[in-house]
Amino acid sequence: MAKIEDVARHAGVAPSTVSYVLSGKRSITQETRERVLASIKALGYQPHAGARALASNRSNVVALVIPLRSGIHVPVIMQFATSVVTSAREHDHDVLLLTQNEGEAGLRRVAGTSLVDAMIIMDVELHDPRIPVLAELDRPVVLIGFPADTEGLTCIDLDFTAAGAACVDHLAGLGHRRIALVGSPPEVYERETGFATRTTAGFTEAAERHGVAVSVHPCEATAAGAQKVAAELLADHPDLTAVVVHNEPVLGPLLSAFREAGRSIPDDLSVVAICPDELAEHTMPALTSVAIPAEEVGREAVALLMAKLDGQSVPAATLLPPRLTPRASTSSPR
Amino acid sequence: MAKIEDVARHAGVAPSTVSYVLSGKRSITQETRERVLASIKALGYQPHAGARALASNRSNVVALVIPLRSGIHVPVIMQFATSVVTSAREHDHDVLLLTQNEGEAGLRRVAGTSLVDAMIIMDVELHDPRIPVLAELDRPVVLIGFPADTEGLTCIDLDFTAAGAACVDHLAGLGHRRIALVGSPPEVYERETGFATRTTAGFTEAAERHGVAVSVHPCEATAAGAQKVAAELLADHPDLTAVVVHNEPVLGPLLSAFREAGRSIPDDLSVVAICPDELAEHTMPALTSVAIPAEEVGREAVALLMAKLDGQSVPAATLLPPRLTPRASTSSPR
DNA sequence: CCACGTCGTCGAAGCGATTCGACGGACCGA
DNA sequence: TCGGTCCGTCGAATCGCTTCGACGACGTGG
Repeated sequence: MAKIEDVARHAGVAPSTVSYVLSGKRSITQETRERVLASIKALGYQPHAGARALASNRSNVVALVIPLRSGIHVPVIMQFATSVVTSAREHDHDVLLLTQNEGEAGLRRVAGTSLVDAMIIMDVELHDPRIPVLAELDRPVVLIGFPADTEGLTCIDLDFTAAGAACVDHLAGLGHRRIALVGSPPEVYERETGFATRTTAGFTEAAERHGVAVSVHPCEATAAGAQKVAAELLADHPDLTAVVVHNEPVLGPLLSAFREAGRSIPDDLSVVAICPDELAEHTMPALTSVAIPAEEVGREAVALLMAKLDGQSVPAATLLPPRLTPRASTSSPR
Repeated sequence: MAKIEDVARHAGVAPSTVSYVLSGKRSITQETRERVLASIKALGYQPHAGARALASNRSNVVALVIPLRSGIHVPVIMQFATSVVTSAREHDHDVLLLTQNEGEAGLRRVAGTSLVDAMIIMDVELHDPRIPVLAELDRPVVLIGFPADTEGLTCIDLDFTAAGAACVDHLAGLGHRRIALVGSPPEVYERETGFATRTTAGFTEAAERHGVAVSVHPCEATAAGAQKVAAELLADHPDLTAVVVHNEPVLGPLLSAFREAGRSIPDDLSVVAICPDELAEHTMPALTSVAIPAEEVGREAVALLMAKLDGQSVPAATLLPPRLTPRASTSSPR
């Protein structure tokens, strides 16, 4: 493996000059630069990451903490993750993957050993035990999701409050007078995961504003759970004409259940989903939906993190506005 | 941040002694060891990852390359990934996440800069362009999946050939005489991804052995795709009594389609899935299935990698035997 | 009782980059 | 022409750890 000294000798310059060519931190004559770059290519030189980290006090690695718990839709997490990795690479950084189960100790470890320069944390709860730890770590952090107290933190997420409201706005606008929300499994609410709570809040608030009757139904992420909730819904609320679903895995089973109960969509029942566009497009019928912009959230999270690493100050809260796309699953009630 | 020198001073020993306490590479009297450990705790010492990597020529990080392509079931990938991370941590290693789209250059980079000591590569194709690169990298690698030529490589995966055969064995044993295989989307076959090809091979071979009539049907991973294949199946093969499904996303839609076509499961049609147990248990009815042991594959892959890092020689191919669990979706034909 | 091997510890030499201060030459204005 | 800047490059120190050889002390066998 070629080292910087080899490159320097090959190009007839000092090692420090090579370093400056690479980092651009001092000006170098074009001619020298070209000579050095040629030597680098000729020798196939690649700087040693550890040596670089030691000398510069920067590893160019960020940690990504992913959840591995029940009740959260896995494909969305994956979209976040790949978006984060891709964006990080564009900023010349790599991504170290941590799972929730290493918990706070894991955060301490990767920060304490200088393995990573900064971190992105997904699936934040309202009262997340990791938050106090972040302060002592003294490294830039971006949270995907919102805890109860965002003091001194940087958070980003879809504006779920607005998303919940947008669904109701759309349905109320079509003339619906009773709407149900089918939400995440109960454990998600018990954990006080922000997104579930916020969707409900926006949903309820908008309903009041429109004078529409609503009900909220947590739902297990299984076919059986979907059938149970569907039956419940139809039995308890004969005047129900629209449903908002914020629970990806039950989307399919729920639609089947409605169909089997003889309700056709959208003629007898309108359905709006909060889910990735991809999913909404692939069901039958295609669903009117508020998109979960996982790719964008990941990209923005990285951008925020890089800004913080550069010492810039960034907004404490970034809420991405919801985007509702009307498709075949909603219409005015008959 | 405390350094090793601080610990040494605090404990009244040489820095090298602290290092040996931590690494266990030389014997240390119990008393000294305890004193050093106490100092480490007192100062909250954590070794600097970069310095360690530089001096020892080991980063204690492994790369995990995940696919981000269409046609592969995301939750399974996620299970692999978390299993790899968890297992790696048990071996005192961290995991750097790479995506397919950095391709061979990414492999060169992380190996060339000594960012990682070794790598795990998922979703290997029969003729994978990354394979030639691995040789020049000169770092331990474990592949999840099998390429055409495994010369000099270490590969691990579920034995999909045996899995395909196991499904047929089970169904033929129940008395079925015509069985269809609903497989991955066409693009997966076109890429020559090993698992799809091998399942088909095992399926066909076993069918011949049992003298059972078969057909194979690639299927888009959408509800529409499922409906199309279901219709095709029922129309073209009136004598069909059993289906093997190796395509997670269409499982639900396919069952719905059969039901809507008036076929009840398992009375009119037996169904065997090749999918994670979790999924098979949550459908209605619960599906007889061959499990995809993602957790085990991940764990074993890490174990193999660690063995290679220790200089041990390991088997070139590890095929995990399939495990078929009978559930409510299969019975003898009427 | 001596020679020798073993055990536990120390000191110093790296590992391969970055970065800071210094320095010589070119260029500028007075 | 001379002093002062600025620019491009160099050399050396430094980052924090591991590891190798050396070196007493101690136990053992002859």
